[in-house]
Amino acid sequence: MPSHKWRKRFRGSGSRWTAPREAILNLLSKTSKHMSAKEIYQALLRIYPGIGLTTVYRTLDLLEKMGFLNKIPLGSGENKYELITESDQTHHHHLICTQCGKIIDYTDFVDEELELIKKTEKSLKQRHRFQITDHNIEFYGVCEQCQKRR
Amino acid sequence: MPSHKWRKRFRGSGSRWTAPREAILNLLSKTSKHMSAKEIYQALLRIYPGIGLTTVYRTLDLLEKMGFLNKIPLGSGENKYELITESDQTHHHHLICTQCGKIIDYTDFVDEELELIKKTEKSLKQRHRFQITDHNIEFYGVCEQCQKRR
DNA sequence: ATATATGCAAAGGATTTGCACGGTT
DNA sequence: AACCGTGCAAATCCTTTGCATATAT
Repeated sequence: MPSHKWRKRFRGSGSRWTAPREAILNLLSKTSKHMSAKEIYQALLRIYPGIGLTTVYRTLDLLEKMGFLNKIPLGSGENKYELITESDQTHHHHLICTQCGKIIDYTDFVDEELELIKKTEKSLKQRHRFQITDHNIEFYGVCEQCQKRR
Repeated sequence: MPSHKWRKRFRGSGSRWTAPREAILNLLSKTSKHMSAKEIYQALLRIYPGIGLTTVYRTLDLLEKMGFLNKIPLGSGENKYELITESDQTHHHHLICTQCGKIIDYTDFVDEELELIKKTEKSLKQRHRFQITDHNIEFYGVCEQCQKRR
């Protein structure tokens, strides 16, 4: 939670430890939700008046490049972001509601999934000569609340 | 290939069988590539001068809702589309190059994947009370050509 | 002191919408 | 005839860029 951890990783990276960056990291580490740039911006306005949406975008880009964040493209052209926590041995996949856009992480059964993924990555590398760097596994559906709303 | 198949599925759907729709379906069934709306529009201009980009978007939306197409969101805010062929027992997943945006379908090893997916869907439904409708499995990496370009 | 970050306003790119006209049923 | 589809232009939405100022190192 305290920002010392992040701060350290900024040292020597060429990038500077600034107030907006700290604010964004703190916010994301508190919410544990997936937020869009605009949502982050609006939430931040309360605790950090005067912050610019531009800064939010630039910070998110930076944090993604530094490996602190994952960017999740929704079909709508909007992106959501999630923090990669240090304890993120708990790799997870996504469950996305097509009605309200809510994203749920799940970690159940990922062991089985991960095993298969490793296998798949290896053979994709051989067959298609791709240098695999990452993967994205998502399930789409309608969440409980949206089901009730019908 | 011939459009009779599509045409049939339009009957009684409330939607009409028109020239632009036929052109788009024909194009997509020929290319077998994943194309963006703009790419489709530009390719179509040659054989169908006067077609509007708006129509392409609206047709793609319609075709997606009718279940003919899959929409694949790239991280960039751009979407690509792929036809779902009748013989699409050959369900496939994606291999996406992060350098050039190229998308490769693969069908190898999907049997194993599908088995796991079924299992996963079932338990996600139970645990999170999601009504699962679809999934998306993608691997990211650098394709052979882009590796050489470095 | 010097390079990097910030905020604003403007630009950009993809997609959507309003509206009058044209084509299918 | 009635309704749906089309094309154009304008509008939206999310994101990026240019530039002068402020800030971190």
